[in-house]
Amino acid sequence: MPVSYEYERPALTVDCVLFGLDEEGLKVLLIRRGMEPYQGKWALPGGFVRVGEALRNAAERELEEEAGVKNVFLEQLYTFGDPGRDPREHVVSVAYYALVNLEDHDVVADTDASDAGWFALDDLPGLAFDHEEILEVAKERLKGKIRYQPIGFELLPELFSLSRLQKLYEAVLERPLDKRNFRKKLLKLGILEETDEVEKDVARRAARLYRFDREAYDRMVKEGFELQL
Amino acid sequence: MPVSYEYERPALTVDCVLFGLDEEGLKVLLIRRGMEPYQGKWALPGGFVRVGEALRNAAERELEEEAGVKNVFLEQLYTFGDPGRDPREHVVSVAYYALVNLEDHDVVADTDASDAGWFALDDLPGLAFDHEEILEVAKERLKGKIRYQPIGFELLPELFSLSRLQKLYEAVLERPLDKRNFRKKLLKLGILEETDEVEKDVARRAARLYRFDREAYDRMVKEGFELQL
DNA sequence: GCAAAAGTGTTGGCACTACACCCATGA
DNA sequence: TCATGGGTGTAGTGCCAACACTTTTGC
Repeated sequence: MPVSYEYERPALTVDCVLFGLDEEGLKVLLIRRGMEPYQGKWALPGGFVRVGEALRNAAERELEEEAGVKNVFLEQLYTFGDPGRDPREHVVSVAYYALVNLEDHDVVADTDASDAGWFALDDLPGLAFDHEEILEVAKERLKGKIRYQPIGFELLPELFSLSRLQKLYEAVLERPLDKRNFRKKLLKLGILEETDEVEKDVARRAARLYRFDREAYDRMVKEGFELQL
Repeated sequence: MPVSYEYERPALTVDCVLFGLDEEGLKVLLIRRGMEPYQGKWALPGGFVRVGEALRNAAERELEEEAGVKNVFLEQLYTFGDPGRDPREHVVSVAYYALVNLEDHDVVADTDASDAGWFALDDLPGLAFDHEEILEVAKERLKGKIRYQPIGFELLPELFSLSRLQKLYEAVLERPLDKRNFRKKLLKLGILEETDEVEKDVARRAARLYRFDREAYDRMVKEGFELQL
């Protein structure tokens, strides 16, 4: 591996796919670009990696600056580096995806609302750069991951009903699930804590609320237990 | 995302974890470093990404230059970017892993042998940079991937016995498997083609040889079939 | 009383695990 | 004839999918 201080380098950015869940379903946060290229188009939040900055930190920084979120589940997704993906020059982007629960956090409250927005996954505008591809990869990752790691809870408020959880799984997996089988399976895992709370202000029978039992999950992981959701 | 031509950039490299299989088991290819830092230490093959070069191409180029292999299974692994991982400066490395069948290819035949070598995974020298961490991630990926994609065949010669295949799975998964169950399961998948060939020059009953049926596999994938090895 | 979603069990089939012996071959 | 690995079947268990009705509540 020769030293190559003398050579030109590709630029390096991070881009973040931030997923959120509201009553309508799964959403992704997009930012409207204020400058060329793709001025006025929607794009994933992201920006340049600074020298001396860890990639994860760069992603966290961009999420905070552009989306106003902190301390969310964040994981590296894939690195996109085709020379033509940015018309200006060769820009390599390390993509991350993040999950946020939209009911407990005020996301994008401190940002100019006209510049950022939540979009349903099945009703997206055209995106800048190769961001549609990045989003597709993120959706696939989420689909695969949710089946063997309890990341879905990152998208839900602290207390949630089993129906809510099921709708989330159905949104991520893009297929319907059987209610009875879903409930049996999730309850048997032993990572849900039943509470005494029920839904409020609903015009029907109120559903019992549950809480994700992180300690039980950590214990299972430590004992080498393999989850299968 | 502001333009930042004026800012300094981290350097960008690719590193490749090249796995191979021989009679003794799973091996990884390492290169002895000829210069500082870590001069004389073993490291993963890799090098700088050129401006205008796709990441995958850079990985393929390094594999060819340093290991003498072409046209192998190659997949992006993860991107490592901690500022301290290279003592010289901030170097971000996109890691790939690759699989090669050591019996049908002459790997590293055209390279100075003293500078490259295959090492058993359980008997490794200390590695330069954070390459031990990269290798660990690669092993984990292989372990996860081999269970639902037939990548194991990339490591085997065209014709192989079921025992050989089983030993490969055991090496990757790092646990013993039951012979009868393994054979039943793999044969039932319908992606193995039985041949009339048998092993040669063995001092025991010769095993029947099989061939990976890529077409059958592609057909299954197209029909949305989900493999579980 | 009606609309709307909550909640609840059983069955049949399939897949997985565990397990031990005979066979074919070459030396 | 012996050593070596090749090759084979069954039984028990648990998991999964399929499937429909009653309950609660607010309006």
